[in-house]
Amino acid sequence: MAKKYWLMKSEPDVFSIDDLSKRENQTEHWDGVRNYQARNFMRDEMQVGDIILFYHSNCPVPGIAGLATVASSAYPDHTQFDKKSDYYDPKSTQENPRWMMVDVKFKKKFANVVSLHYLKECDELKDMRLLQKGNRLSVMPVNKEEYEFIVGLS
DNA sequence: GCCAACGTTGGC
DNA sequence: GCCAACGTTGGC
Repeated sequence: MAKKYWLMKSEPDVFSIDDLSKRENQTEHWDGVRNYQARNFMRDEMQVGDIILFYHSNCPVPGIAGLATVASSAYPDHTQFDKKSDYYDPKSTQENPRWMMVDVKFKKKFANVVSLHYLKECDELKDMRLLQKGNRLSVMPVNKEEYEFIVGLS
């Protein structure tokens, strides 16, 4: 199957591109997704080797901070079973887990964050899902042209 | 901290 | 199945 491109959001105060680069094998599981559409992208469409735009949200300069790759297929997110976790979901069961995650591996950090502000200025990206009004998805597809354009900006 | 936009929940 | 109430996201 052809390689796909994705954008995944993370709050850098919680987990940044630098944090990912420092993890063992520069790989970490992407826990905490609690939105069905985002889960479905991870569960149904992500393939090992797909490329991820790593987006920093909820911070002074929101934007794309670097690249990662999908390092596993989807498997149950263990935090849904952990009563002490913020991500605990009492309605999920081991037999029928509701939430899934993938592993992601660091690829590169951009020299400068490609800011949301800048992305909005680009005609080439006017149809990008990230930039659509009211978009709140934390995992979303990016098309090849958008991906290549953004990498060209970094 | 504000608030628009959106998703989820649950009563009916 | 409808929809009001509520919770969350995330830019600003």
